[in-house]
Amino acid sequence: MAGTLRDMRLFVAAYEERSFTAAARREHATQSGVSQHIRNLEDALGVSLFAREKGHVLPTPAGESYYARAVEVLRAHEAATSAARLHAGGLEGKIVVGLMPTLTRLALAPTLARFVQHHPNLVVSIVEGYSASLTAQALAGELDFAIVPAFSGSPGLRSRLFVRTQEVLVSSPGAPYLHARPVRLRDLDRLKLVVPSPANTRRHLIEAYVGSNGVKVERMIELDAMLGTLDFVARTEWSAVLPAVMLEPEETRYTVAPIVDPTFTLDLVQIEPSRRTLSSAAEAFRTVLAQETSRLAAPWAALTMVDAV
Amino acid sequence: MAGTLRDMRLFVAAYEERSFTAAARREHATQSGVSQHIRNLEDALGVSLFAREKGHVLPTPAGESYYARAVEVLRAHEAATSAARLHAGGLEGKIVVGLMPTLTRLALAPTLARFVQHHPNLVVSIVEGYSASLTAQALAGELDFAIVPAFSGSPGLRSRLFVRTQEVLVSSPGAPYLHARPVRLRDLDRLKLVVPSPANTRRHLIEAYVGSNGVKVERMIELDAMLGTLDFVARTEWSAVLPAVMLEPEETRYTVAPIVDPTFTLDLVQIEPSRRTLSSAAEAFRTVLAQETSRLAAPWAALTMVDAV
DNA sequence: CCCGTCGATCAGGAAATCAGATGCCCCATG
DNA sequence: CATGGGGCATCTGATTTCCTGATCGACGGG
Repeated sequence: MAGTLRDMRLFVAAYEERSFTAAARREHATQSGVSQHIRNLEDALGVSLFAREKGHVLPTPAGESYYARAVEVLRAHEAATSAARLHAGGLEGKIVVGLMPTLTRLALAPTLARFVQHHPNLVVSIVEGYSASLTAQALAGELDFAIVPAFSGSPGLRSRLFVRTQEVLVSSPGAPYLHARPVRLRDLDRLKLVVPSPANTRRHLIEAYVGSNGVKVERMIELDAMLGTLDFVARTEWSAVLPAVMLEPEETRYTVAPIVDPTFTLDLVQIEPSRRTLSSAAEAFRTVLAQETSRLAAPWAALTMVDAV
Repeated sequence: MAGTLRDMRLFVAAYEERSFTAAARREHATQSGVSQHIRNLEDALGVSLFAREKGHVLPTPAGESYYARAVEVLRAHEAATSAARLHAGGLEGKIVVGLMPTLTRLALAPTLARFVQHHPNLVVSIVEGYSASLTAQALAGELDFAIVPAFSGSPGLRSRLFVRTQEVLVSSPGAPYLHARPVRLRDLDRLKLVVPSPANTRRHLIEAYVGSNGVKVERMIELDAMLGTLDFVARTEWSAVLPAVMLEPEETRYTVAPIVDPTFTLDLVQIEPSRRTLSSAAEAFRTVLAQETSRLAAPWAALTMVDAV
């Protein structure tokens, strides 16, 4: 194919300057080099591009025509270069992170927004799932890490505390307790609870709390769909026990109250394949996610300092 | 600056094939070469473009972004190349030709049309003028050649017959003779003639013909503007003696008749600086111009075979 | 467990690139 | 008319780049 980018740059300079010597000055080359490059172009194209006249050169019709397109090429090349450079600066590679709906509902968006801005060339893949499937995928080495509720541990997985958050009771706006004020579950009669299936770690934590604190539960239904659970409690007299980081104090569709006396907290842990060490990209993502999650957890934790009603 | 065209071609191939090896096959290179070129790009851009995975490579976000622009660059480069190649094939350089209005009125357009099509990279410059100025410019070496009425010759100029054409009498449609039939000037009374100034060779030729053939001229005015002359005779009872190649038999604004008994012809000669040899480009132009001029002259010459009225 | 594939890297030779010197042409100047 | 200078082409040698073939390590399929 005809013409390298350097050929074209020198040609464009010569066209605009109407002089090989001036073009050489402008492009930090020598007159000889310009002459050679333009001869290359002319040979490759089979057309002369300049008429060599006294004291200057004059573009031929072919030169005029080629110039118009050559500047396009150079422009496009600069655009390509700077577009790619926009992605420079951050970490590179790919991370795959497993998250529960608990974290994807609110914490994920601001985390991703900040993270991809700082690491534009890093491919981030989020796998949403419940504790059971995330644990399995982490064991299979398909995830850099995952965030799940604290559990007894598993060989092949390393775990460390990620964030501790309140459990809150979520009901429709007409619920018999106050929004954003601590609530004692045993004070509530005829509690109808939506709970996850036994495959989910949190089901056991909820049953343990209920059983050991004299909470009177009238009915339970199992629902492993987080969006469905939220919609269901918003429209009925059913309630759910959910991690606080899923909800903002400003929610209007729900009555949300941190569960106290005793305080019911959930420890979220980070798990990763123990044979691997966390990549620095995954480490960076974990840090941002932890910041955003803690930010969401903080107001609810503060509310437990207030007296229950 | 970052990235040569070859870098980009190999990158694009690798992007599309998702494989360095396949890209090398497609671009007639080696796997090693592709690897090196893409490393070059990545170093120059400061960004990794591919994530190297098992059995294939996967573009990073930067790779995706760069690809979109890189294909633009390659497209633009191909467009530039083929645009320039359109100008290949014919002669190159520049010719400057001096022509009288006699030839520019009808013969020039078809000549140029044919000529520039066959010689797209040749710059053609036409200088319009009357015999005096064209001769001067030819002598000064400013013209490759010029076409002028035959004259006595001048040192420094070489001349050869170009085309012989009829002189015709041109009047308004109401003239007292028939269009496209031979006319005898001495049969016409009260001829009012528009003639060129004495600086123009044809003035002498006309006066010589008129004087030696008993033509009765009532009045003469000098007009060195050819367009003005045509318009003037179309609107008045004045007439002009003009070379036939300026007029087509289908003219409707004029009554045009070849002058016979004796036949009045004009020899157009080609003059060129005698110190130079005619460039092949000029030679080619002369040939096309002669063809077109002869084509215009032919029907008028044929008419002189018919009896005068 | 071996073999085939893929990408990275290295080393050597081929090719392109560059810079300086020189020649030529033309113009301006005196 | 001689001369000097500017501009381009061309030659040449040195440097750099480019390409290829070989080899290595990693991984996956049979």
